Amino acid sequence: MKINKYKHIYEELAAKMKDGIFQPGELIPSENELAQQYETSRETIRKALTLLSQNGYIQKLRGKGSVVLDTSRAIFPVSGLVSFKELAEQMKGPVTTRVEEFGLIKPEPFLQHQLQCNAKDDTWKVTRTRAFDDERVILDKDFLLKKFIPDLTEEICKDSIYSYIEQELGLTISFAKKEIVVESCTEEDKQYLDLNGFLHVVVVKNYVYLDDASLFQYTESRHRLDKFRFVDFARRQTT
Amino acid sequence: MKINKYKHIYEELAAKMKDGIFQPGELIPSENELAQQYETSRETIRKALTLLSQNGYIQKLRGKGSVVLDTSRAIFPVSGLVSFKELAEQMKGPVTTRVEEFGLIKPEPFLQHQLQCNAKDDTWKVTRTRAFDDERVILDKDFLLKKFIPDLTEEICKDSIYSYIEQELGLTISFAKKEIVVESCTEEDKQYLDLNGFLHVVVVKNYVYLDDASLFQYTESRHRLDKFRFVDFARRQTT
DNA sequence: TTGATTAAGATGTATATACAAGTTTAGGAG
DNA sequence: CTCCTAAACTTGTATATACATCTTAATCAA
Repeated sequence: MKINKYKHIYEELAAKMKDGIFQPGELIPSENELAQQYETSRETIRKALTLLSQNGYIQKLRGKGSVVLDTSRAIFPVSGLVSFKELAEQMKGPVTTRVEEFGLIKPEPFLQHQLQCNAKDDTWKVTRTRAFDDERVILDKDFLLKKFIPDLTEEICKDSIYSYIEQELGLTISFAKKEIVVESCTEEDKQYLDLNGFLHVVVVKNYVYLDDASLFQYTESRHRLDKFRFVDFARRQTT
Repeated sequence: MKINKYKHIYEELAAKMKDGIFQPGELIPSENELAQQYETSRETIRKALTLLSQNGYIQKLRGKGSVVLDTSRAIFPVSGLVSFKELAEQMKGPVTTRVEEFGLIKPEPFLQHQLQCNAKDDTWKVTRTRAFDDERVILDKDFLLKKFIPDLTEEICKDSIYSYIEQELGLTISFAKKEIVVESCTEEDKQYLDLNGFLHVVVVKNYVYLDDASLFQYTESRHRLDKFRFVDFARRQTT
C-alpha cells in the first residue's frame, strides 16, 4: 500500500457511493467515526472528505454531517481531464480512432502563440478522427512539443497519446485550460467528418500542462453539433 | 475582519497576481516565509495556497516552491458559478436584460423531473433575454421553486435573482451541475432572439443547489452560436 | 402542552510538531 | 576541474489539540 492514506480513504468512500452502499440523501458516518474506523486522525479523514466534496460526491453540512449527492445524472464527467480513450470506454457501441495525418512540423505564428514556443521548436502534428457507430463525428488536431515527447509514432497515436506520455515517459499531466466555442466548418472538417449537413462545429481548445507547469500540448477537438455534450460539476467560487 | 484568516490570505495573494506584483513564472515566497509574514502557521498558509492552486493561480512544485501561472488568457471564468450580472460587468459595451415572461406555474412532468418535485410545488417561471450591443443573443429560462423563494417580483428579475437570494434571503448557493449541448432553434428562440439565420443554439442546462444540498433552481440558458464562449480551468482528477 | 435552556455531537478554523520526499547549493574528494 | 555527497530548503503527509460555530435532541420550567 504505497498510496496515500487520505487518497485511499477517498477511493474507498467514493466506491461505496458508486456501488450504492451509501445512498444519495443519506449521511455518511461522522468524521470522528470514520477516524476510528480507519484508525487515523480526523484531519486525514477531512482531507478525504474535502476531495469527495470537490468532486461532487458529498455536501458537507456544518453541525449535521456529510450528505451523499446524486451522481447518477452526470454520466461522464468531461470536466476534469478525461482523455478520449477513457471517455470511449464508457460509451456503448463501436468506437474507432483513425490517424489521418501524422508528422513533425515547424510551428507557424498561430501555433507559436498557442504553444508559447518559437519557430524552431519542432512540433508533432497529429490529426485523428473519432467515429461512433461508423460515423466520424469528432476531429482531433493535436500539437505536441517535441522537446517533451521526443519519440512519437503513428502506432502510439492509434492507441492513446496520454497513456504513452504518463506510463511510458513517466510525465504527469497536471492541469488544462479549456475553451469551448462554435465555429463554421472548415474544408478540413468537411473532408474528414460526416457532417450530415451541419454548417458549424463545436470546438474545444485545450491547453495541457505538465506538473512542472510547462505547456506541452495544444489540442483542438472539433465536434459535430449534435454529438457534442459537456457535463460539469462546479462549486461556487471560494471568495 | 470577520473573514477567515486563510481566505483572507488567499484574497491578498490572488490580488497580487491579478495586479502583476507576482508575475507568471515567478516563485512566490515559501510557505514558511509566508507563515512568518502573516504571523500564522504553515498549515493556514497551505490552505490558502490550496485554494490558489484549485483556482488556477499557482502550481505547486514539490521541493521547489509555488510558481505563478498565467491567468491573463482566461478572460472570464464561466467555470465556477458566475451569474449573468457578474459576467456582464466584465463585458464592454451596453448590456441589457429584459423580462419577457414572469409568473407562477404548476410544473409539468418534464419540469417535475428536472426539479425533482411534484405537480403541486408552485414554481416561478422567468423568461429573460440578454442583449449585447442591442442584439438579443441569450435567452434565459429560469424555474425556481416557490418553497425556497416565496416572494419574487419582476423588478428583482430585471436586476439579479442571485443577489436577491443571497443578500436579501440569506440563502447560500453552493454548487451546480451543468450540461452543455446544442439544440435546434425552437419557435420561442426565433421569437425572442436575433438569430441572424442561425438554426441552432447552444443550451446550457443548470441545476443549482443551496448549501443544504437542496435543488432549488433549473435554468436553461440558450445562446446564439456565435456569441457562446465557455472557459474552464481543470485540474487532473485526483484519483 | 409549550417554550426556552442546556448538553451533546457534528463540522470549521487555527496552531503545533514530526517526518517523508524532492530540489538546489555548497563543499569536499579525487 | 569534475564528480559526488551532504546539508539546507522546499512542499507533502500524518497526527494531535483546542476552541468556535452550528444542529439536534433532551431537559426543565411555566
